[in-house]
Amino acid sequence: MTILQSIEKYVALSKEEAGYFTSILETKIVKQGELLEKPGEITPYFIYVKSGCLMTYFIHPDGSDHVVQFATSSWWTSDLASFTKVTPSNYATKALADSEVHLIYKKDFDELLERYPVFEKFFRLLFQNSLITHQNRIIQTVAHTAEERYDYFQQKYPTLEQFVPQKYIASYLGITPEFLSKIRRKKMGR
Amino acid sequence: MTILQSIEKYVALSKEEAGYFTSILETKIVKQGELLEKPGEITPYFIYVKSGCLMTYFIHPDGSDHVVQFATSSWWTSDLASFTKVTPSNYATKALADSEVHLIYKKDFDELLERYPVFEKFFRLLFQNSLITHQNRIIQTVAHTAEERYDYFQQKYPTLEQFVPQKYIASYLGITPEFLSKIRRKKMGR
DNA sequence: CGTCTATTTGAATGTACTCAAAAGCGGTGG
DNA sequence: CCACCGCTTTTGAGTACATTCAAATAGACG
Repeated sequence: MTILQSIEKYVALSKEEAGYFTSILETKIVKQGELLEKPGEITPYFIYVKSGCLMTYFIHPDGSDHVVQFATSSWWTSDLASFTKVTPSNYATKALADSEVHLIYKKDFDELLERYPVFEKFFRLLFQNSLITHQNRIIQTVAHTAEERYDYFQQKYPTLEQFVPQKYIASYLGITPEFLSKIRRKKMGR
Repeated sequence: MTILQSIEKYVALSKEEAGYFTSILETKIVKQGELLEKPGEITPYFIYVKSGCLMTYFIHPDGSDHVVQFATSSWWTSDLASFTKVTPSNYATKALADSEVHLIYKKDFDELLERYPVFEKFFRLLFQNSLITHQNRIIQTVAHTAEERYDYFQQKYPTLEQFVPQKYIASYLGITPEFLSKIRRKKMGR
């Protein structure tokens, strides 16, 4: 699916809008392991994943890291705080597989929304939906045990386990890799 | 602060836009303990808190409840999932104090955004900022101990402890009221 | 094939929960 | 104005869930 198709699932674009949007897109290939955002640096772009898989994670001062989200084909991701407020990022974004992404730089993003309000609507919907997902995730985290959270993760993102090393799934779930391993062993016996 | 002022911090409104917006607002007084959203029902409106304090919480099938967010003066709240997708809500919203709120019904919300794109921009910004807050909260939850989370809560929302019974703060932090009590006792000794 | 990293396993430990009971606190009615 | 009721908060003991640390095993990649 192209990025235009993924947008047109939410809003209709005229030829001109689509053309302008395409003109500001930057396309980039990132190799597995490469970083698209680095902690301490300002995140200058918003990221759309065309293929492959990215993860955005927080690096705790104590050295541990904590996955905020994974992003596979047709997902958007970014350190929104850094992008929005133009402040140094607390997060890193890393390619978990060779990936193709589109980047929209903040300057272009701002101008796009200024010129073509249809993109205000698109991003309003994108953020609104994302907010719903985040609210669910918060509840998931506080209301369920690690094992329940893992079950939920598996059924919600069945394709993600192929890409993502277990230790990052553990990090996403808020547990240690050792404990996830023990949960998995226990589940095998069923 | 009026609701118009809180909007105009983000976008400029013409007389016409402001007038139309005001015309679709419903104002309501809710008494302490009253519910503005009930689980199982569709949430028909988006809520702006003018004064007082609300909380939105999730009711687990096992009977426990889990606070998603508090909302005091000039905050927006709602079960976005139910509002957006017109599905039965998994959440309840309750007044923690006598409060004055504005309600925007979904039908009016949709028409407002259709007519005056400036509100697309406003809500895009509102959701974008809220998303940043939610991302932080997720990281807070997985990367810190209960005690650290409580410290952070206190410094981030210093005024909220007046309104909110401890058991709800515990719920917000994802811990039991007993354990929060123990954390507080420990902190006293310092 | 060897090296590096990820995963598994186990034992000891710590953080947070459950359950039960006592203490505090606010509102209501006598 | 005080006594009582219901609800919140505190306290303690026992327990469960999840972590840490250390070591073994398995996988991935050059």
